[in-house]
Amino acid sequence: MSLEDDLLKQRLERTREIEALGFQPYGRRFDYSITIPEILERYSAKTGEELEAERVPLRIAGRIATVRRMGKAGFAHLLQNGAKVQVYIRKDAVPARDYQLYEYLDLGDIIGVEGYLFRTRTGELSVHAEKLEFLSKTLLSMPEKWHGLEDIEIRYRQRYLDLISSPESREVFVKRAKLIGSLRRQLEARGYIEVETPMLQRIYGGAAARPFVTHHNTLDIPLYLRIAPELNLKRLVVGGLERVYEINRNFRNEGISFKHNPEFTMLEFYQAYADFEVMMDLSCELLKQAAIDVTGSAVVEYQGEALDFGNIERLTMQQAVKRHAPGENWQAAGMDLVHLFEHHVEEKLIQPVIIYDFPVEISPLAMRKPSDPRFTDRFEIFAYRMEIGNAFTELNDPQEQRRRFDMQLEMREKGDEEAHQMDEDYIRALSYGMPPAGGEGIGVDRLTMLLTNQRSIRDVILFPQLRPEGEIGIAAKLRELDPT
RNA sequence: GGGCCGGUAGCUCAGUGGUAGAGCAUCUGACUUUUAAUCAGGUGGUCGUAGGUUCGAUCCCUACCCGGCUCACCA
Repeated sequence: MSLEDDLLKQRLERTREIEALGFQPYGRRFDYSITIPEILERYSAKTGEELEAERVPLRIAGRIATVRRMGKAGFAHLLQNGAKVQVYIRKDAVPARDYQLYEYLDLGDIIGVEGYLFRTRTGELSVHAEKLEFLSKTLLSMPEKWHGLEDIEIRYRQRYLDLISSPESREVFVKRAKLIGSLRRQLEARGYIEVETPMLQRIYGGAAARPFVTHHNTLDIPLYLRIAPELNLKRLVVGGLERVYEINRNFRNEGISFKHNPEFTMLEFYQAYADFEVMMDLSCELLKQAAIDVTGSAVVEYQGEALDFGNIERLTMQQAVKRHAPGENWQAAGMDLVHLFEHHVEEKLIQPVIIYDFPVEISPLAMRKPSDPRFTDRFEIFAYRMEIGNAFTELNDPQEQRRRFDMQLEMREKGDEEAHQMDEDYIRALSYGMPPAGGEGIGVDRLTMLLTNQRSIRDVILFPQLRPEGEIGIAAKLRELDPT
């Protein structure tokens, strides 16, 4: 028998022993009086004498992170919401049954403790236990306490272990939630309303990408997972929802890399009667405030660089080529300019920067520049070589939109799988008249990377897409050890 | 998909063409304020998988699987 099987067997056995003591091996409800982070917040400054005088009673719950047993007394650290507090259990201070329970505990078990606060001889704020409650059993071993979980693959596949053993990882996802909260708050404050549009679409559009295909049984039709919500959001602008936004998943059936996950979170927002310059100003405000809300500063440390989200420069694509690709023909247009930009400029864009005036060839949904029809009123935001935002003055002329779709269809016939499909329903919507509007998309995962100093998009997505892991086998082991 | 690096005990990692190692965890014993608790003793391994070379392979070779980085594609 392997060690792991042996441990599993031991712990199942121990579960029964705990039950025999009169505890429920899997408890139900435990009303704690304070959380562990709150304990640290409120009592860290108190001296041992003050605590002794007050004798603060409390009930806490958490997962056992460490145990130190010394015969007739011992210590444990309880972990709750990323914070730990020490518990002191002595044989003559708790019921005999509870002390026996303490001796049965394994690292990773979840318990409740009733007691009072004190400081140990070495000064550590601790809970002097008077009563223990058993709440949940771990059957498998926790990651090693000193090094934590180092195996990147396990961190992604079993994120719960990562969250338990790595406070830094937990913090990334707390910050991600703060970022999304910040974006919502800022948009709401400007009169935007949040909407949800279909993920399952008959025609995919709003971006250049290959889709995932699925099938609806009752309707017996193929459906695509959306590659962008863009066209639906603009239908809503036609309908008079003048300021709308959506924060949700897009799906693109393409490569996976440190900055690409097949499903990713996009913020898209549309504002009627605005144009791309209004969106530029808005972007700068949103990004600056988001950086402050998440990190406390508009200047953010990323991979050794200080990225300043409070001061975003604006360059046309041609100006960017002129600056970063000297010797190249910066006055180029069309695909030539795009290639110059992609091959020479993008890699040099470290500081957050707005690049505007994109060639019409790659901008089928953006309005042309009145002064130069080779270009569109479109910009993208770059930071640390990554595109994090994309915005433009929305094309609202149905005739022109039809021509753009026709242009995309030609590209598709020449083999461009990512060229836009014809979306007649969208053209019909535009034919009812869409107010002029500015629209923008911001990649929430990438922005999270930048604001949390993470190198890989997998580190800011709780369950990144991985290849299947193969046989796990725990069900068979449990089946074999099931006494019933 | 191409290139490079990695996969050894539950975890973190050493290591060698000739009987597979450490620390933590686990088990037994001692210990009523410890701090990676300590001390003594024990258990635990298809060395990623499958072939090949060899008297002998965890080690060398080939293919494959999984992961990371990178290039291509993309946001």
